[in-house]
Amino acid sequence: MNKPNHPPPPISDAEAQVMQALWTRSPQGADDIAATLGPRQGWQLATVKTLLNRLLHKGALTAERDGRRFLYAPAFPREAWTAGEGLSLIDRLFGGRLAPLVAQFASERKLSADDLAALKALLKEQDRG
Amino acid sequence: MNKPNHPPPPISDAEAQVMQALWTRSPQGADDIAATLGPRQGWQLATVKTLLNRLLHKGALTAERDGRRFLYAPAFPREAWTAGEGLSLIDRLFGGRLAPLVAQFASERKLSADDLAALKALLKEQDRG
DNA sequence: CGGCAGTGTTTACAGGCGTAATCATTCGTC
DNA sequence: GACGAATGATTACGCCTGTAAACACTGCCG
Repeated sequence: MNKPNHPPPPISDAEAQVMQALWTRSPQGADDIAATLGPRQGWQLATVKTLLNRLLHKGALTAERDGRRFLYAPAFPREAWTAGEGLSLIDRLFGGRLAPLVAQFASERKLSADDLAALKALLKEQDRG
Repeated sequence: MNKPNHPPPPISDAEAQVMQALWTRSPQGADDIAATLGPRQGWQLATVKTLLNRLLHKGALTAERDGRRFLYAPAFPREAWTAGEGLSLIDRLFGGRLAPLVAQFASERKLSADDLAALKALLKEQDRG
């Protein structure tokens, strides 16, 4: 039997910032995260604590005691979340078809060199499959 | 000078359902929309009326009097909205790069012929640029 | 011309979210 | 062993959202 693998719970925008910080580096304590996000988002330490607690209650984080504080870490990988969000948006906005999103991206943005290379690689692989 | 072309205002999920109904066919009266969405979403006519009003106040709809009622129509095309939502998600989740989104989509779903064609067209166009 | 049916407008209310202050607990230190 | 600093937990509060009922207006019908 594998991990029960709950689908990621819904994560609000502010909460997602905290998750991103933890996906970038984990585990971290509340003050570490506040040090990262505080300046960027204009958040007080208190705000970060609240978000951490909400995420804990949703089961989005795990916490491990480290002396008098906790070290937090994501309870699921970033990909599990981005996949869910991405697919759900593609379903809601484009009826589950990827092509229209690609077309819209193309008409509004320029592909970066990295992006372009990655896409070429993907297509090549897809052709082989 | 072209249309001032405000960016589409933020539209909530429930409101988006109403917009979709109007993008599919417009103009429509409140009861028409309720007839469409009511069964599908389990909404009362009153709920649809509230959403219509909120959308009106946001400037997302235009209303034209028709006898004693109003006929509603979207104030901007569907593409203006989907583009904004799609790009913002690509930014928030994938740092503005398209390739990771495509990769995740491909790993969870199968790329359709349409999708492949759109991607190839995109690559071809970028190469020319 | 008065009331009813159909519409729009206003008000309601619970739950989630962003933001944070305050309370409570727990170590380490004197 | 008591006190203070660090840190988690609780409480707060206004705005947005989903959902809808109550109210108001306006024509048509008898």
